[in-house]
Amino acid sequence: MKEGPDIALIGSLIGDPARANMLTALMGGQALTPTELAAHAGITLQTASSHLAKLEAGGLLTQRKQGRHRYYALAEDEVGLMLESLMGFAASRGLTRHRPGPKDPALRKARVCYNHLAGDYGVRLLDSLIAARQIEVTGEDLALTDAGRDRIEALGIDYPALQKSRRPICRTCLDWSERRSHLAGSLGEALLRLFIDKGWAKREQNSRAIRFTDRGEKAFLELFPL
Amino acid sequence: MKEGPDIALIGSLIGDPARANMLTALMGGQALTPTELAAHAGITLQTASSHLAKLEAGGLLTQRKQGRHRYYALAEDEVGLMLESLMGFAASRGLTRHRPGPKDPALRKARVCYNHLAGDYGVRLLDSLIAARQIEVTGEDLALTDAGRDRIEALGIDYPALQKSRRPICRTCLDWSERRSHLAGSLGEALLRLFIDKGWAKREQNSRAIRFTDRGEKAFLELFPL
DNA sequence: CGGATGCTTCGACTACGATCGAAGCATGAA
DNA sequence: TTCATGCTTCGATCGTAGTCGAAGCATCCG
Repeated sequence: MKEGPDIALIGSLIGDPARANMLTALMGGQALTPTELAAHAGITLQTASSHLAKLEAGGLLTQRKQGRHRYYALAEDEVGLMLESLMGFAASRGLTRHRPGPKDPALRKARVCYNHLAGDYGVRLLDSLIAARQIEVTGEDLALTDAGRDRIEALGIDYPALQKSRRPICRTCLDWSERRSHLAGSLGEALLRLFIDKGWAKREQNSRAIRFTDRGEKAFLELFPL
Repeated sequence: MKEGPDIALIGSLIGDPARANMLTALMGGQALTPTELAAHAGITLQTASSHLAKLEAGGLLTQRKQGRHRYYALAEDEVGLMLESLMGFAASRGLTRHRPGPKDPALRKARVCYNHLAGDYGVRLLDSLIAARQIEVTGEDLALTDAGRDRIEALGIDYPALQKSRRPICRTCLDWSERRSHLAGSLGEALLRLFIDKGWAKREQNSRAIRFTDRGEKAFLELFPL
């Protein structure tokens, strides 16, 4: 009857509080088991299982069996982008579930957005790469320049491997705290993994916050000046 | 309990089919009355009234009383951006409510996105302005250059008036058909109005499609080359 | 002042979906 | 094999939210 895509289905999937909690938890980027997700949402395992089946059918999640565990994760980058967009609007309406606590500043400084770095540091990363002409901007699209390729290979990132994947290498993602873009895509993912592998930064348990070590923070700020 | 903004409330507002239909209708950019919106959603006036109250309370809509009519419209640009993001994902999942009909190509070519031009022509507009260095890109942010200001004033747009509004003048909006950015913000709105005022383009009734006249199409393509 | 139109509020009905206990499957460990 | 763990399926219950008819306000017109 009406034109355009069916947003009601997606909306209703996100609209249930239990499911929204699970999706928020998965924005942390790690794949989680039904048991863990049930705890996040505050429901029993049976209920969680039913929700997860719906989210998977709706294309928001994928699952991977591993032994007797089942790991659920966001299906694609685009799901993360969409959720951040919703969060941005909800935050602008002042619709936060918790009173801003001590963790809030840490979240604004650096957090994980599905699989890449977000927050103040995430925005700085992209801005710095653009300023150094290692990433080029055309409208919404980002492209790695030749200089950019040399740069990330020097950092120890396997560029051919990035190219192989079907996903875009560079991609913008709107930040709900900064209201600016940060770097997503397979490069964004690879860079975050690099920071963690080098011991510069750590994920906090049960939170999206990323904590930089003193050494890591210094190295990051030097490598990506404004 | 959980960190981050509350997306469930927003999701549940969008999640009801009747409300989703009304929001989709309002993406056409025109303010509509409860009676019209009820027709779009296929429900009675009483039900529509209740839905509209909820959408307004949730910050998605604003209303303006005018005589004995009440006009509802999307509350801010950001609502439109968020909805387009949802539509983009829904479309990528193949979740379209209608089988792609004859109107579909027209929608992809040029349509209104809340209050600005979207589709192929919308993307071309932004690309052309960027190529002519009349708009500058930094990350997600767009800025009008001096050359750009001269250009739009030459077109007959009142630049000081744009400046006065609190909204950003330039802004990107992700296009669900093109998967690229087009120009939103008060300038995007002013340009669409300009095209319509000049008689170059017309909104189609009960649709988001924009139909360019032959003369208007020629003028548009000349003014904004790739 | 009626009378008509546009919309909201109230109340009652209904249906759908979230929830959980219990039982059923699968996988891995002993 | 037997037991334990992790998860799904089934079935029943319960709330809540969408729906509409009827009545109540507000605004405009003649």
